[in-house]
Amino acid sequence: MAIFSKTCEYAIRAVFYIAHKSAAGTKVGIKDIATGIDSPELYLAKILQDLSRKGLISSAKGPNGGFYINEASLNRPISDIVEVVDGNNLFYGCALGLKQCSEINPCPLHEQFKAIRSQIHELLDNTTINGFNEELMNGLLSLRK
Amino acid sequence: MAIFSKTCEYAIRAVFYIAHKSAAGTKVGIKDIATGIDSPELYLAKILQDLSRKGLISSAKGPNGGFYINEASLNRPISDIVEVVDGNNLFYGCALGLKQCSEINPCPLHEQFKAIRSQIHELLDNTTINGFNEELMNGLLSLRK
DNA sequence: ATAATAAAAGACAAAAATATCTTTTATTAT
DNA sequence: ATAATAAAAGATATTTTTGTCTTTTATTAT
Repeated sequence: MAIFSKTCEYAIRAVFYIAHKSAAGTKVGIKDIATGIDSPELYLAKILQDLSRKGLISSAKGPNGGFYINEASLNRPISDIVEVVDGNNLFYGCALGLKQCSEINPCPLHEQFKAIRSQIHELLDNTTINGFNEELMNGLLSLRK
Repeated sequence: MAIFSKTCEYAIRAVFYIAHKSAAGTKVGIKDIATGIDSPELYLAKILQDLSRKGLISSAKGPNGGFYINEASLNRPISDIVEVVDGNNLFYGCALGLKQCSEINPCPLHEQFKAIRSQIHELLDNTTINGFNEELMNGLLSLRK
């Protein structure tokens, strides 16, 4: 098991890619993105449609169209992407999948995972979409392979 | 997305349940376990067959048979269950699903998740199967709902 | 207005995860 | 030996996730 669903992995990588291009002021087409992050084009299209509907990214149809991210969204945390795609189970769900698990009715791993979960949440909350851009800019980071 | 697959959630809960019974010296049948942890009986049977083949738990056929855990296995870490069922991706895999992600070729979240991953690994490595038994014994912990 | 471009939308397909059903094998008690 | 018990094994079914194909809508440039 991975931390994120495949859909979410694509989503984050795509948003990073779009953000990278948006920082340079250009819109970017789905083909370009799919190639840039090595994902299935038409599946990614669905994902981006969803992110677009939810207001995380923007898009424009027609010639010179494509996906882009405005200044405000660039400063949103990565946790927003995760929540939209994978929900908040990673942040709040019981590690053993118990619906009633809580402080009062804890599962055997409740205390231990409380710490882990809050750290993941904090990390994703404190990392903004453009937070990594400088490094990505310098070609020091990878979004493919 | 949850941290563990559903299969792994069932596996951990079942092993805890068996351990709890084994501490009292009794074998426990699949029906009992399935009821005890609220999981689909026949699916759980498959999972336990697997854990048994891998040597994490033991089983005996026939009357008075059932599943149990020996002393040695009781002291194994929970990470062993996770590795058997979900593999080691949670401990070593890239958060963004990139195969080539590494110290030399890091994904944008590499550094941040390195810390998280090692904490999860450490936690599961340092928690033994019977580590929680006392609390479970006192009915302070839940494996259902 | 028309043609070209590019995303949106809807339907469909394949693969993986989860769940169930049936038959077989091993063990125990009678 | 036989019947009863309980897990193992194999086959099948369902659901969810991932991926693809086709048609439609919006925008731009000519």
